[in-house]
Amino acid sequence: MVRVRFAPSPTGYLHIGSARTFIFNWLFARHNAGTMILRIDDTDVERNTRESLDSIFEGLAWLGLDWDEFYRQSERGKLHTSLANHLVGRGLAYRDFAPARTADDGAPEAGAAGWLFNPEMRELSQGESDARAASGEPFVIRFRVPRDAGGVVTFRDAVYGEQSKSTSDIEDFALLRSSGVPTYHMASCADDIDLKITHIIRGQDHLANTFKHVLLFEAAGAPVPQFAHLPLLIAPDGAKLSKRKHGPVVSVTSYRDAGFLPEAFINFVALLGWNPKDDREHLNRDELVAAFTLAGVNKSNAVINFSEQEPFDPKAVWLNGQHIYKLPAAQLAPQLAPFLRSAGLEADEGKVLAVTPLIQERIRLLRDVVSVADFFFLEKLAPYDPAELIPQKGDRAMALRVLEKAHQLLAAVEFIHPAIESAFRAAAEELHVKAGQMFLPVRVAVCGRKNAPPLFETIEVLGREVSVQRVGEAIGKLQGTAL
RNA sequence: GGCGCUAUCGUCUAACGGUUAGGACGGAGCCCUCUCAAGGCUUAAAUACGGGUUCGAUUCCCGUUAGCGCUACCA
Repeated sequence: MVRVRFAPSPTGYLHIGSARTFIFNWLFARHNAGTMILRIDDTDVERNTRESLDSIFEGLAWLGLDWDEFYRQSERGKLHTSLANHLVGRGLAYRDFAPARTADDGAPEAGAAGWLFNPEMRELSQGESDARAASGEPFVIRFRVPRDAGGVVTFRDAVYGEQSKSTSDIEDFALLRSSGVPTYHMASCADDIDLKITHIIRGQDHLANTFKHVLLFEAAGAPVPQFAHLPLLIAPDGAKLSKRKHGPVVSVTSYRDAGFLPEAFINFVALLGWNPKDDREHLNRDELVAAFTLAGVNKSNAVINFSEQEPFDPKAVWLNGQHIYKLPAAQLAPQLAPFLRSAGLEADEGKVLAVTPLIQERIRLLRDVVSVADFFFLEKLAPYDPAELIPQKGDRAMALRVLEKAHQLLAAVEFIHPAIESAFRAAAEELHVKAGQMFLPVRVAVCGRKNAPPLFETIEVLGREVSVQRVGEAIGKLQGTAL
């Protein structure tokens, strides 16, 4: 039975890299009919925030990804400390009474002599250790890394293969802080053991920590889970993604706010560091679940390609356009409406549904609906230059002739788009203008711009009254200007 | 500094010793077309460098270089 967990620490917003880790775990769990666990790793009380927790829930809710079990590490402290104390009791960990050594206050450089552990503390007699603890002297509990000559820790990573590291390169890491609060390593392993996690799928930044974890699992007498480390997501400059440096692209909510479809986002992110081994790029959620295996995960970091001009990876945007295009209009329309409304447009449900098929293949982000379809919802068209009404190789007189003819037709014709179109094509012939010369002035009159959805469907949706009125206004504009 | 990991078009990636090094996004061009899209076709664009091993290396080994990660009483 597969049991996997996503274990974010609530310090910040839901990062795209974290979201990807969740997605990979989730896909793996669902593919294997296993259990997905969400565990909040909040042992570092000082850095946790409520907002951050909320943003994790918010992001996952948007993605529509679920989990089967939920835990909060801070509520499981007893489990962690008791395992730490158990290890002390068995001589596998020890109390260290030395003052904290941090990088800035003179800790020995990693690799330098005396870096791995403080022999004085490591070899303290049981009696003295107990006495000093009893006297209230503060201490941290450190793992006693085996120091046999030639000792090596090994494990097999599902992505990176056989891994090994000499124990002489592993320090006696802390398990419990002097405050008694467990460290990440302790809490994480104790929980992984207790929750019977079978596969640990996480960022590659934990690869080097894994040797410590293997040691801890073994010391606790627990089976060592399978590991799969994921290549990291990085910025175009090669740096890791940070909100301060790279802006909103790193936050999941900004994808939502720009109008990505959750399924498209998942599709895009799944393809970063994983591929289905065939040429498919567009995969829906079920297809991803069916195709996902750890064997398809690759080893090198993936760049999310964005810039000031293009705030989102062009491939993500393209993929989103594909997902939008494939979505039934009835499902898309309700997702479009909020973007229209927040732009101050009155987005009547029925009208949005009627407009949707006309713009579906013209938008790549949901928010594009505003710039593409605003004129459907505007009472009064935004002002445009009357010169726009003049067709190619035509002049003001031609525009006027065309518009006047259109004005008559629109008032009389049967108001369905094939009928409108054939009437217009016949009129073009009658007026001795090309179809394009006939259509352009009308398009501008009705949409207020040269680039728009197909003319006749647009007119049909707009309705007779509005269309006639707008063409009339265009005639007025043209007459009122000398061009 | 020490330890670990990685290295194919600009970007995401395929090719588990033998391919004209494939696909996708983006770029360029053409076609389709009432504009814009969408779609179709064509095209430019990559194996970091140097040594091995091999009849034959993108692929295996070593070194160099570069990037990333870990090296806390952060996670």
